[in-house]
Amino acid sequence: MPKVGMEPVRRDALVRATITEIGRAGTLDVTVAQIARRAGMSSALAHHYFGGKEQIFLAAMRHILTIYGAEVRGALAASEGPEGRVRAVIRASFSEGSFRREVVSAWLHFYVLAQTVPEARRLLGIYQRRLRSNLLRPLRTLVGPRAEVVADRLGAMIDGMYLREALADRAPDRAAAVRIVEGVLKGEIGQ
Amino acid sequence: MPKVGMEPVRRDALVRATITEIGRAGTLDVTVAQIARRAGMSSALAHHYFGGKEQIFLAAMRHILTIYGAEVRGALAASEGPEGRVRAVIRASFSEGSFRREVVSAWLHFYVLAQTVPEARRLLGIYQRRLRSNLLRPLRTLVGPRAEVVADRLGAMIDGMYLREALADRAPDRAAAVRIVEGVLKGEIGQ
DNA sequence: TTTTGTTGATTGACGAGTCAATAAAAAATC
DNA sequence: GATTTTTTATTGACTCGTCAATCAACAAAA
Repeated sequence: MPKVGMEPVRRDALVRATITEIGRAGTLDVTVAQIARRAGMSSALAHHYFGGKEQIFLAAMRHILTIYGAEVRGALAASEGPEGRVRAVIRASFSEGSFRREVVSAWLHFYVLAQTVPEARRLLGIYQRRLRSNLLRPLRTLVGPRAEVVADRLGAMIDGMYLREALADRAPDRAAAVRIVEGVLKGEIGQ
Repeated sequence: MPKVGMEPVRRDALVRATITEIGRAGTLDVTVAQIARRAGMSSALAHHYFGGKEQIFLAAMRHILTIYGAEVRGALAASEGPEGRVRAVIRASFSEGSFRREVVSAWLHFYVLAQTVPEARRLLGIYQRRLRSNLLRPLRTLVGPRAEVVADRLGAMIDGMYLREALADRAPDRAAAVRIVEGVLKGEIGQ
């Protein structure tokens, strides 16, 4: 019973299914058929809409980065003062939408994807630069010339927390993660 | 021209070739044939000695963990005082043997492997616990009850530096990495 | 003659991508 | 308003390539 205007619905379903399946399987070796089945359609349709497996992966990656970006923007808008801005970025990084088992798993796999697929690398590069500058701006007024080093430190810590979470058996602990990273910030801005 | 006593030689060559190939290809999707060719033998022989692809990967992982462990032990033995111990662990983590492009790439892929292969997860778990206790012991005398948090912080930072390195285009900068992490330590032990 | 080393050829499975065919909505034509 | 035509949605079946794993066979040392 073909209804018109299915394209965006299907694309969206496939993107979500991709993230779920990567998280569930713990591999990039999920088949297009698996993803399509979870999204409730045939693999042929998945190919029809996306052209190929790689493009499905890239779309899923863009989706995750978009959500993360939106959360950061939202948190920044609701924040005040330089310290508030930095804390906003940190908290957004461990927010409900991004710091979830499957999403963390997908992140890990996107890092792997970025090793071989230029577009994936580009996307990840954009994310890293944005994170960096989001931290850098408020940090400059907080710690002056040391801003660069501190931004690197905080950035690496956030990435590290994600990596550790990818291997943990328990569910992600947002509060603990924020506490750990904010502790470093406190140390850097002198109490 | 079969010579006797080849087994250890072949196994070693395969392990090295595995790390090289994973780093070169940027994927766990390296074929047994590729690895075997780089190690100078047929794929059949690789299967003969290791039994299967997964076991080759695990052997490569054990090799990397062994080297890392040895470097940490060596650095610890040559260190003095609690602060010296912590710095020794940090420096060993970014030492020449471990903080190299292909090895970093292999680490990333082992994290992925650990998502699905129990033995890989076990090995990575051992590494994480060892790193933690290596940091914890000297930290207890340095920062007392805060040792746990600080150890988590340093551990996450080290992992994070690795993750970032996996995506960098330039060659790993050991000195810079050490500087970044040691900065946190300084902050924690109060100058 | 038994053990150890070694490989080319083969098998069997699996999976990405293609294609032809079907069906229903929408648009165009009368 | 009733047609034909075109566009959009959808899939089952198929092709083609790849790759892990096996095996039979050969070679040299013990």
